[in-house]
Amino acid sequence: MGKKGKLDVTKERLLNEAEALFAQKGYDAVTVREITAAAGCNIASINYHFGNKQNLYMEVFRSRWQPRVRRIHESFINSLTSQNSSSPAAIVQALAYAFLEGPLSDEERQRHFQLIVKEIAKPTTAFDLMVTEVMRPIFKELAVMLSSAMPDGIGQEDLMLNIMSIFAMVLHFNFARAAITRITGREYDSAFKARLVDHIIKFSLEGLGASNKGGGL
Amino acid sequence: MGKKGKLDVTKERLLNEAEALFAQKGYDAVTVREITAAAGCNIASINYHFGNKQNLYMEVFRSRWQPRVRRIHESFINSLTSQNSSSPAAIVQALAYAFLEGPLSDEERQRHFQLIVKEIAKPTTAFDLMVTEVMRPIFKELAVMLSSAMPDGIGQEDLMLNIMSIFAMVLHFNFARAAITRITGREYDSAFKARLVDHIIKFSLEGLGASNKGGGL
DNA sequence: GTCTATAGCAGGATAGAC
DNA sequence: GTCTATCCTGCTATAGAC
Repeated sequence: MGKKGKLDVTKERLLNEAEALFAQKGYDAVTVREITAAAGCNIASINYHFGNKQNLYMEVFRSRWQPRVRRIHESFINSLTSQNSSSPAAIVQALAYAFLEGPLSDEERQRHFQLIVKEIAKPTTAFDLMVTEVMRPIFKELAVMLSSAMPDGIGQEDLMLNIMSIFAMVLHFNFARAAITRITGREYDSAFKARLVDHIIKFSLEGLGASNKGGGL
Repeated sequence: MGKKGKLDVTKERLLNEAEALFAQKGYDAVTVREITAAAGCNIASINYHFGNKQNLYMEVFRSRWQPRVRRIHESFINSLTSQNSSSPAAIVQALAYAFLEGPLSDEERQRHFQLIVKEIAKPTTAFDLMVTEVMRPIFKELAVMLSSAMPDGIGQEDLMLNIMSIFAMVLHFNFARAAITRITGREYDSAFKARLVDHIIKFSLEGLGASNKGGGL
């Protein structure tokens, strides 16, 4: 809206820096002074361009976060149609890949999930947008995809819990990086990330895969 | 330390209210004014009893959070020895039960996990305590317990990833309550909680359990 | 559209009476 | 040990010059 010229670069820089800082430290912990300093412009600019800090935060979700979800979703659909299978294995594989490797740079992905986790932990107005525009539709879609391939008697709710569990792992392995690094002692590099994708696929399809072995004490 | 008399009730009340508020809203969002008002005492009392707000936060972890971890762990060990099995099924069952039903009241559990999640999302000095005193030892213990019952060739790291995935679900189903309620439309009552325990056990042991079915598109 | 300067307020921490 | 009153800092938001 309005004229899009050279004049909007400040606005764009503000959105970029704001997103990085909000993702990193959370809404309350970030000050407008910090954001404007990072963007190399003046304190008043946030008020001029967005009205106030709250609106800037929402605009980060609309102009940065939401388009990124669409890119992830497209990547998921593409990688699924390029395989010629709608087996659970194929679906989980495409899903884990889209979310953990997919179209996002590592930095983008980290931001993306930090924003999600912070909204889940302490919902604000952006939470509504997250649930109605993203989670609910994607979970519904996955339920439809999976239901035909699941054991026959499975209910909608069981299906939904399965989907949420996969999502839980994807989310966890993205947001608990610090803890995971501290516990495993491994760097969060691309080799480890590839390993995580494999693990999520394997665990989602067969869990511990030891149900037939374990013995009595 | 020091004299334990009627005089420490204020201190205890401060710790209780501080924990509830920190868990709910996070460290930054809570003000000492809020805490002292909830505890029904004066603003200066936090400074008097704990020195400053930071120390109060750490003391919440030491005097409330850490003992609660011990109770959960004891409950886990007890329920495991009362079954006469160290099969993965028994271990996962005892684990899911200890964390989702176990010795904690629903309110306590919610607080407990909110504190964990907030530390994982934005580590402070309490994060060290969490990793070294709790996560690392429990994960190690679980790795030892499980390794004998797992498929023979499994490496330490695979084992650790499996354990972290179970932990991821337990954590997720505790902290994402708002999102889960919004998506499933179900109240987070004890019936639903029991269902979640069953689900976590089932999913941990066999994943989607559909690896043999799904067909080509 | 961008800046400086400042109003107006809320935060943590402290001094000192009781 | 608890209180009131207050200091000082740092925040958002705004007014007004350029």
